Amino acid sequence: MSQLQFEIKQNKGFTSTAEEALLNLQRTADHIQIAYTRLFREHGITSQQYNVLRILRGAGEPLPILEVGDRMVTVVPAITGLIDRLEKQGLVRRTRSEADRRVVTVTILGKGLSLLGDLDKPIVTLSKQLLTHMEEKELKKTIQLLEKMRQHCPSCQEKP
Amino acid sequence: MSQLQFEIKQNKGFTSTAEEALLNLQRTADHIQIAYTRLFREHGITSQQYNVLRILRGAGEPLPILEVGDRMVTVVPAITGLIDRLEKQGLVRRTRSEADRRVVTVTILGKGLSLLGDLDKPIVTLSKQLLTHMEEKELKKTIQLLEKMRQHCPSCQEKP
DNA sequence: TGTGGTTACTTGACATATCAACTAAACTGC
DNA sequence: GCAGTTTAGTTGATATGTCAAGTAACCACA
Repeated sequence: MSQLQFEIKQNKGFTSTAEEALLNLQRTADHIQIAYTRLFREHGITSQQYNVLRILRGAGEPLPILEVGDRMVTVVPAITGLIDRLEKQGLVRRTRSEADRRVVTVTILGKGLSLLGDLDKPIVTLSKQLLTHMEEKELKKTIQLLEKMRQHCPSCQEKP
Repeated sequence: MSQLQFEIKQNKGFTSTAEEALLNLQRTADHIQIAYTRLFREHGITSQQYNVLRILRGAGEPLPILEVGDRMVTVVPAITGLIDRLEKQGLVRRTRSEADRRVVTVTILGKGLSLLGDLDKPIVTLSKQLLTHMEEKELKKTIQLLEKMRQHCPSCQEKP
């Protein structure tokens, strides 16, 4: 019996399908997250650190710290510490902007890029492995439903 | 443009549908989590503290600390601190078991139960509100797909 | 030009997650 | 009945999340 089924039984059922869907979502995300966390740990970084590096590589240019924060679910003060640790590992570099001295830009360094390179294949492998038992059509349906789910989310108010 | 669509564009597309599905899952779960976190904070507890309280209420009896841990995604050492804080707030009580003095059981107290009671309606309201735009049929489909997703998850090896 | 508001971070306090290592109690085998 | 193992839980170090408050630089306007 799965953990979730166990809880359902224990809680004498959900009060609504909505609640069941949300709990399921949370559980699934947690389990998937665990798998990725393990992979990243083997390479000496955490999921969040990976996210930052990937955003920087994707951008193709140094980004201001707040820009990085905007592209993550993470709150601003957390970014500061995240960048601190990446810097300490020699994966990125902080630079005070000349044009606006309030702005601090972050540049991904060679060591960071090569770490990401090492992870590219394992990431794809893991993603596929986690979902080998799902058909392409099911995955597309899932994506569509998840996107719809996010539509009315109060914490998803887009910035102007 | 949503944050996710932005990233897709930035990353020049996903390498696979699997990866896209997993990233979507993570994002959606994060956003939903934020909504719940806000609600819980208004009542002075965190999501994890709520989970513990709910497990205790669901069980209907005091549970050993490891039992609580088993029913959460949380790792054992984290439970210790979690219970510490709940105890400090007077919501639960620790008791050393007589039968086996290694075991520490946790009992939910009146204050904990009444806090949960206060949250019951708001929780249902929020769950429904987050998903008002989804049809019952879509929610059921989502649940089914998420359950299937978890089936081959390496971190979901059931305990014997 | 100088004063007040905004912006971009940073810092500090605290909750939580992780792993590794530790303690204490119970069990197991000889 | 004692040594070795297992089990239950705690502790400590580090990473990250939260909010509130602080700092430094820029901007707008009298």
